[in-house]
Amino acid sequence: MTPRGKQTVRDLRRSSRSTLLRHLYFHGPLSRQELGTATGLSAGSVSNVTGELLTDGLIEECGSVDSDGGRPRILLRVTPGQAHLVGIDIGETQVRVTLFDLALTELASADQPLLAAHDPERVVRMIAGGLDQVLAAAGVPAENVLGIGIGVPGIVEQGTGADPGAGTVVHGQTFGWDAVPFGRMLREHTPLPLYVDNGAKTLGQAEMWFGAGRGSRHAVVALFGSGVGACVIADGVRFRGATSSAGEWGHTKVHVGGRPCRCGSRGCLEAYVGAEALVERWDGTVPGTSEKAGLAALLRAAEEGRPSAVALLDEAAELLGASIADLVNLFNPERIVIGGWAGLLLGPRLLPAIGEAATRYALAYPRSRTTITLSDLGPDAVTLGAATLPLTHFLDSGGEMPDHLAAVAAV
Amino acid sequence: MTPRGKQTVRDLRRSSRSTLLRHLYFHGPLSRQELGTATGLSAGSVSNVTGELLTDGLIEECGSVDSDGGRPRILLRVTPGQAHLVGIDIGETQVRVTLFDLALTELASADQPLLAAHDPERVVRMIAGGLDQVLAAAGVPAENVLGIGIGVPGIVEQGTGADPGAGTVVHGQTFGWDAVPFGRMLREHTPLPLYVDNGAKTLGQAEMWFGAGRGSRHAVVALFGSGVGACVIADGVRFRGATSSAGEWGHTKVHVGGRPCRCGSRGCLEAYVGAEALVERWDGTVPGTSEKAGLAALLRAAEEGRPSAVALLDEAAELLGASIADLVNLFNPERIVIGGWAGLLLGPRLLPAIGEAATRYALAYPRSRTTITLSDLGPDAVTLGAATLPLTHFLDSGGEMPDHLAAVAAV
DNA sequence: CTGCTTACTTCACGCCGAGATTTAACGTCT
DNA sequence: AGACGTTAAATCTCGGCGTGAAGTAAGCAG
Repeated sequence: MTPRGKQTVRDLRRSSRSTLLRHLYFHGPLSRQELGTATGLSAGSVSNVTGELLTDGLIEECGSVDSDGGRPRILLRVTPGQAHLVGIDIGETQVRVTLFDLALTELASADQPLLAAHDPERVVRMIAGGLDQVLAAAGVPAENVLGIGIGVPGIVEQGTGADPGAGTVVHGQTFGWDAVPFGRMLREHTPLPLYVDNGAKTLGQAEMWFGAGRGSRHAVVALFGSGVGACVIADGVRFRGATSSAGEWGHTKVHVGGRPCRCGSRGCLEAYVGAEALVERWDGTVPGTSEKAGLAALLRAAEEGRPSAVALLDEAAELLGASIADLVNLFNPERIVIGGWAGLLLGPRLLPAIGEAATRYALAYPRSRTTITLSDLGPDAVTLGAATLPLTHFLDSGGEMPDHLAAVAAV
Repeated sequence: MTPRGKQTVRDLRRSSRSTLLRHLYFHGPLSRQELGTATGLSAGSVSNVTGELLTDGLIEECGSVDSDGGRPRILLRVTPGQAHLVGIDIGETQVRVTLFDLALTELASADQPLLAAHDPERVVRMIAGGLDQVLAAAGVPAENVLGIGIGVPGIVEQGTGADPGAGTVVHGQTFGWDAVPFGRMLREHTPLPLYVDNGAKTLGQAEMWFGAGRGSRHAVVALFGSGVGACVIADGVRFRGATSSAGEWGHTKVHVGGRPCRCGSRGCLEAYVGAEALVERWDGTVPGTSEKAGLAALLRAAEEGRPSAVALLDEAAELLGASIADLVNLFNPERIVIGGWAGLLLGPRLLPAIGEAATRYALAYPRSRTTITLSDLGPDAVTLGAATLPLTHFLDSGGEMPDHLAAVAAV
């Protein structure tokens, strides 16, 4: 059980670099002094390692603060422009490519509409085009990009070996992608490191880093859109399961044998409370309008007191609450964050009822240790979350620059 | 996110000791040679570390094998009698205390019946008595015991600080224990390290180490008894959640708003397929018979073709399959093991139907990567699993002996 | 300019694992 | 029997690590 790899003495340095870099990244500019007490490293080691990071250009000095009567502390921070990251969101209606600096400030963005056809080859070409576009717009050379994070709809099977990103295979049951060798197709267009994950999971990552999940180590980010998904964070890292498909909440059952779902099964949560299902079930649907407009109309009708709309939303809150209770019982999180465009739209109205239903359906003790909140991130969070994938790798490795320069030159 | 503690160069040695000890423990007697290639450590380091472990008495030489033409390899193994472990099962009807050696061979056991009254103070006294009894029977001094693992019914809140075991609080909703300071009460009777967890979880541990879960890193052990529970293993370690209560599968919903459950909620899986619920729902129940006899009678009736019994078991299989599908979707395990006394009893008959229902209700891709099997462990597995708790700690620490000798002397 | 405080740097030390070298413990061949 | 080859294990050297103490830098107050 739990075999741990061998460690050499050099791994210690990598661990120290990672610790300091990470701390500096998340807790703003800090002096070496503070860094030492916060991370537990001795002052000597901090000096040593920060010196290394400084000569590598990964961190830089930025001002100083007085220290009553003594030598002022020099503040250090991660150099924002030292490296860059690309985040890509492949949604139902568009492909969005965004370039960030290390501080995850958006530098350039490129949107391309995705109509009915989701042909993988076409999507890959759009990504390659968008990539060139944002790099050119910001004047950033490709070898300065640490990696490309991509959020895709569907289940992602991670690759293995030296270039795991290139081995990625995507199973997008509702997107029309069946075992698409997405990583291999992308690798033909770019030599940059690839990090692919499900779009709901990258949104969850963004929520954990910058949104309502900030500060918790055990959380579930519930994404409530056209379909329903979830991203589970356990002990600070995303829970992946054996084949990275953990957290497929939308197709858990609320009524075994109940309403048919687009996944082919029956009684799924998504078949009751997914935006598509809600709009379809509401008899006020006007053909030809979009899903978002339909859901907004449903909400308006409920606020005007139309009984059918009120009943539908009440039922949705009850089912969501019960299903969130399942998440509480199974994952025992500190926090549950409700996000996704439908969640943001209906959340303010439904949240109290959801919380009460969760209390009725969950076990008392874990429920008492969980708070349920709404997301506070905008719709661009998928690209942001996608960009955290290469960033996480960068911080974990202690600021190692991928050696794709040769590969770039070779293309 | 993911702060990792500082590491000194001495932690490397602990890591190496742990790696070698662990490998030796699980992969039988091995020569230093094989140990080196298997763990990736250099021959020099293996020699060095095993030398240390040998002088500590944690491992010993045991025979040798020829190496055609050269110096024979000396086999090493963990010294079974160097230390001992205690596993305790607090069940609905009895308290069982078992003493094991390091190889988890049973040395002595003490059972004490637990009738209607589950008074915590009484249970603690029974544990203390049983402990003295097994130690005396095997002639093992208390300071030779690495720790006491205890499986209790209910949700376990782990303590923190220097003596986490003593801070354990148990919330046993169905057992009549409400926030019982179990660790503190036990600490008054013994100075030995305490490791408390839910009984279903310790059973799951046993299943992972020695049962049907062996060899998988991502698994769910579903316990099917009077109630229903689960133990989730992610990446080789038990998934605990924020407050150690993750995996409370029995109270997830199969029909939101359905049958009332003893937990106070409605529509829980346990209210449909728990042994208590099944026996109660079957109209053939004879008052005064035990739950086990009742379930056996239900099974017999179904095998004789009684329609009401057949229908009840068919429905149970359908619901279990659907709920297992939820586990597949949410946790994405490699394997699902069905255990517990009711699972062992009904399993052979229900397993095919459960598997088919799971296939109907789960997403295709994760379901295709999961196998569903029956447990192959006996009823004493809870104590065995409980004993793995201190053992895990021992192996993780690289074979560190707890310094409770002074404490033993002081009592 | 002198002391004083505080932040940072340098350096000796003990310890680590890797890898090369040496020693140990066997078979086999002459 | 004794030399030799072969393989396992022990020993040794080496570069590298973090610690903690000693030393240096940079401000302030008098």
